[in-house]
Amino acid sequence: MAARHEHLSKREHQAMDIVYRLGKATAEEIQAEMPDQPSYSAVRALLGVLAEKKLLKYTRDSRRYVYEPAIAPEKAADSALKKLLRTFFDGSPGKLVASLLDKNERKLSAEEIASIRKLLDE
Amino acid sequence: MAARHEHLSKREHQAMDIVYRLGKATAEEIQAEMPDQPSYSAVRALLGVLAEKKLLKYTRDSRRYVYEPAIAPEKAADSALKKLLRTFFDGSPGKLVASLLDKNERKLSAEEIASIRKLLDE
DNA sequence: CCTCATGTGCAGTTTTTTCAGCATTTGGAT
DNA sequence: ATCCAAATGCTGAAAAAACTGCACATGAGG
Repeated sequence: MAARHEHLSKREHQAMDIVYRLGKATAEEIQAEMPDQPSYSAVRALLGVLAEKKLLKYTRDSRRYVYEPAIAPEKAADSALKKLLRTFFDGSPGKLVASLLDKNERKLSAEEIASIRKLLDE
Repeated sequence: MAARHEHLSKREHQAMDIVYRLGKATAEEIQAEMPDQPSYSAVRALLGVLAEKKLLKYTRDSRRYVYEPAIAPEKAADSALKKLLRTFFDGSPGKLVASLLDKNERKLSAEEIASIRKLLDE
């Protein structure tokens, strides 16, 4: 069981979000995505800490490191989803979906709606 | 406009989550909900900062303060939802719902499913 | 093989966060 | 009206986070 509720600092959280979003990334790419872009060194230091905490793993691509999440994205996503559910939706998936549909009504493509319907049928 | 992307510290984030979850709460209740429960003083200091940042508002209930989110829960929820969507689901509400249904299959009541269906119809 | 741009390792500093203790105020009970 | 428990306001200090700069290593290209 990996870090249960390992509490990430602000920057650590940002970095993890970026890596999850990109799938994998170099320090340079991560820096580029960060708000209030800190120095390259700062980013590398941050990544070092995260690697030490076993939240990121890295491989060398010739000369540089490429970082990836050490925890499967699905798992992380599920965990984040649960937290959101608890915090804002009283633990009710229904309420969450309602909010999702409500706020994104116009943006939801017919396809998406269809696929959700299909999922409901199962 | 209210705090745009006001970056919260670890503790601040915890406190806000708790207040959103409870709707409103006293310092004591918040302290009780916190992981690695800090001292009462620490919690009050934290709440003071959050109030100053206009993220929490408070009213007196006789002798003590009761804190509430200064930003409507729906708004905060929507914002958090969007972030989650971007980070883990490629921005696709469909994928999110899929994950939700997948992981919570057993927990979704017939009622909830029905209400979601209804929402889809609109 | 040499050089040069690019990335890494480290060590120290500054800033932010987190915390605790105490004097003071407040509201309710006797 | 007075007393007491409970809550607040404040101040200062410890701990954690965030950042920077530079010396060194490394791989690509000439």
